[in-house]
Amino acid sequence: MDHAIQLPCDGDGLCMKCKTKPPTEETVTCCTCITPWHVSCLIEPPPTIASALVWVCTDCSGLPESVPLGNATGGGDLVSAIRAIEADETLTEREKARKRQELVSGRVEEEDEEEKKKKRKGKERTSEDDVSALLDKFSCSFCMQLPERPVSTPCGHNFCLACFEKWIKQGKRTCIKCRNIIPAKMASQPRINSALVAAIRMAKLSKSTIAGPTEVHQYKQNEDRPDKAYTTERAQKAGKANAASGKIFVTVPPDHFGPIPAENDPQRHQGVLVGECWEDRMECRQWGAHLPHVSGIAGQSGYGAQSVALSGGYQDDEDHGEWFLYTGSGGRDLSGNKRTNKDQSFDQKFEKMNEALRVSCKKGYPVRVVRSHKEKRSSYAPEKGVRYDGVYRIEKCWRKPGIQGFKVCRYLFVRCDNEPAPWTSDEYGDRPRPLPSVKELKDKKLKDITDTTDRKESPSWDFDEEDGRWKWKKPPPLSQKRRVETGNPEDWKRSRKIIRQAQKSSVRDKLLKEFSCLICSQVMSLPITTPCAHNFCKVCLEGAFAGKTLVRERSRGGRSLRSQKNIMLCPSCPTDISDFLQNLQVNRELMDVIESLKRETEEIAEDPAADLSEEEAANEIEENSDPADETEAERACKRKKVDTNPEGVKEAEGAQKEDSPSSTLQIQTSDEDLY
DNA sequence: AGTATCCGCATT
DNA sequence: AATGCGGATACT
Repeated sequence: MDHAIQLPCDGDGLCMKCKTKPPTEETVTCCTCITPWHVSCLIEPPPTIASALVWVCTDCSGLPESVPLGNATGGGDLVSAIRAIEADETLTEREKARKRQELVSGRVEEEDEEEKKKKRKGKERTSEDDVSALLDKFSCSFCMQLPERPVSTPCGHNFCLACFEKWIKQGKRTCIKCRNIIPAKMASQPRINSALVAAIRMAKLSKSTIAGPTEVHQYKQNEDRPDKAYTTERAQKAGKANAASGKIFVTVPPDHFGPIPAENDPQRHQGVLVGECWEDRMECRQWGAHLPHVSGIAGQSGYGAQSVALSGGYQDDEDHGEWFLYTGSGGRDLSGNKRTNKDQSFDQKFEKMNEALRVSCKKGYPVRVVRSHKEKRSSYAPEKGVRYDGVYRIEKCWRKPGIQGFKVCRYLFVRCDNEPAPWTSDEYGDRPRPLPSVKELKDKKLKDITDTTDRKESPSWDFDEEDGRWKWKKPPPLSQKRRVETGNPEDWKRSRKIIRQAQKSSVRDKLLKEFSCLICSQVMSLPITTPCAHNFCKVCLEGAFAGKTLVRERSRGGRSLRSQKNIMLCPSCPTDISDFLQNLQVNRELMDVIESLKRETEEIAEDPAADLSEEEAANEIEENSDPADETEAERACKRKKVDTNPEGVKEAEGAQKEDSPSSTLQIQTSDEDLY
């Protein structure tokens, strides 16, 4: 069984079978696909040097049996088989494309499996399937990951820019997927397909949605509250100063650590983004970045602190943007009816909120940071309102006498967010940085520093070198807040379902928006990606050049001159695409995505649970409750394993686990700002 | 423009 | 019951 598997050399020239790099004299190149193969790893190496020159690899000669073939000489039959498909009038464009793909990739079983899957499931298809199918379809043939900075060949296949460039650099001029010639222009100047960039970004987003059950927290009586902070009758005197909180828009529990992800933002499906601004603390609270509307620290002693606000309330604070020194709370006399008091009259201790911060320090939890315009001494504070600046870790904390003479708790915060800070023009977020030198820890007055706490254990939130991003290295602390039951569990289920639908339809809307034809502005049908990376419907593009021929006959004075090539410019840019127009290839991967998204949108539109007719919705939930979904996800998972080439299982599984392609090198080294 | 005062709300 | 890096207002 195993001996039958034949593998060529990979992009680096390494034989994928023996994993060594064979010398040139030990390689033989397929005369059809120009792929190099390691001679000693071939079951049937070419017997003579002469035969090596016309040798055809197993991929090109060993075509699937279902394909009608003449004699077994390979390349020529491939062409005739493709012609046979093109000539078959019973097939639609889409089926033809699929057949062609099957033919050249030799993945007939896989496609059959997909067909069966469709038949088996029929109307049971769920959006999750579509989204994971999307991820499968999009993977770059070189690195098996979602393409980073995707480029599309005129034959309609999509790859990472870096992978594609590597391939070209090796002198390859054929598409790895279909062996079509890559035009010189595409080879020398590949263009990013921006529609795909958006699609992939959204696909990643959806993937994180399906990756695991999202913790959805419903606030008590939240739905009864208005969208804005409001004043109760009793509190109307001081307006917003005494306002009650409006609706909480995010579904993270109040003791959620770290960034607020898109899954918990049913309204916008984008989560809380770094740099987001709010009018005041009440509005900031509604988006979950920092819940307490007066207190500067959100946390629980013995559990940890989730967020802090920098708003100039303590003169000992010291802000350097990427790091800052924060002062604990307390030490002030708030007796009487005071809420704040600038004057310190006793020492702060590591208790209550100060202790919560110390727990986050010891555990290395990510702490969300908001800066308020009230902080006047910092250059990093916003001019107006309150701004979310991302997550920081507390690397160290201690106590020392504050400016007012009494002891204060001190915390060293260092930024560790995957998004760049609002004040930088950096394209990327933080990298681990050495601890800043803190003056008060270096001074000779070190005796003033007491109760120093460093982190002993490895931090829960840390930088993953492989992934090139910060993530939970240990599971985040389990929420201690009980989910609030809304009385009727069906209500809760239903609202959860509605939230999930809203999330999905927002993904779809955005995707469809990205996929509109540049000519008709409608969602593309039979999408074509030009070599200059613009996307059109096949019909629109053909229509734009209707009646124009590639060459123009010229005649003067009765004698005919040499015919001249007609220049045909891309409808969106001044690139001559006349050669490309002669053989338009639909970007099938793109088409499949559009098709599945359209289908989902229609399903949602027909879904009786989408409109709130109560009984229908309740019934719908009965039929399609969570356990069913999970089973389906498991099935999808199993299918994936079956589909994968046994040799590639290990790699593919590794790739599936990560939520982003580990192609940091491409990201880091490119100068172009494409995202 | 800065600040003292006051009090409602959310959370511990 | 106690605490708290809000916010409008009236005043310097």
